[in-house]
Amino acid sequence: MTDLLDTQSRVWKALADTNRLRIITLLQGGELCACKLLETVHIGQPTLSHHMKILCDSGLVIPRKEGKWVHYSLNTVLFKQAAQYLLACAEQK
Amino acid sequence: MTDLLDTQSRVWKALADTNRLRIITLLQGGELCACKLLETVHIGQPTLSHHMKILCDSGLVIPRKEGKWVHYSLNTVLFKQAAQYLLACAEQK
DNA sequence: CGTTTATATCTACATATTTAAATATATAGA
DNA sequence: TCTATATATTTAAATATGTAGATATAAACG
Repeated sequence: MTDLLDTQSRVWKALADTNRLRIITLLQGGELCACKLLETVHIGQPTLSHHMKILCDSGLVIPRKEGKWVHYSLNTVLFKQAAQYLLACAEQK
Repeated sequence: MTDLLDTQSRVWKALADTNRLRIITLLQGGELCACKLLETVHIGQPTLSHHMKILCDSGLVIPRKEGKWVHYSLNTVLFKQAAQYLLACAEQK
């Protein structure tokens, strides 16, 4: 019941941090591995790992493990769904 | 510089709470005063006031004072802008 | 197997957020 | 002006979140 709202708010929470917004911007260029993100976003490795978990748990980012590396990419389907919700709010009478 | 990201994350933060999502859902039906919101969302008056401040500060909700009452409505322009950002993410190559 | 490299988890701490109780402000009406 | 009503602010407490350091896991390679 409240689970639906919780799931939804997990998505907004994932977006509600400037470091994660930076990460999302980087991923807009396409799939990247954590080590590449680490080079650009100036945070520690455990902190990055923590943020990536939040992004993946929300569903906005999808991890793909390949050997030692984890490659991350944006879940465009969920981004579109979230956009649809906002557009529905914008159609308020 | 970071101000832009902060402004953006203020919008996502405003959405990242289940009580505020309930309030937004109520406002999708049109403008409502705080007392009407209080009847439906089961939180205390000071808590509602606090949430309304966060929503208004983010720009997602617009207050209109009329005598004793404050009427709140959704800022459809900002909702559309936010949706546009998400759609841009969904167009990742 | 031991070592290196990439990523995750655990722990602790600082800061932010949510909430409620008490109080303040502001407007309308008697 | 006094009172009732609608909303805001202040304060304090509980909980959540962001961060860094230490450690763990897991894969690749000598």
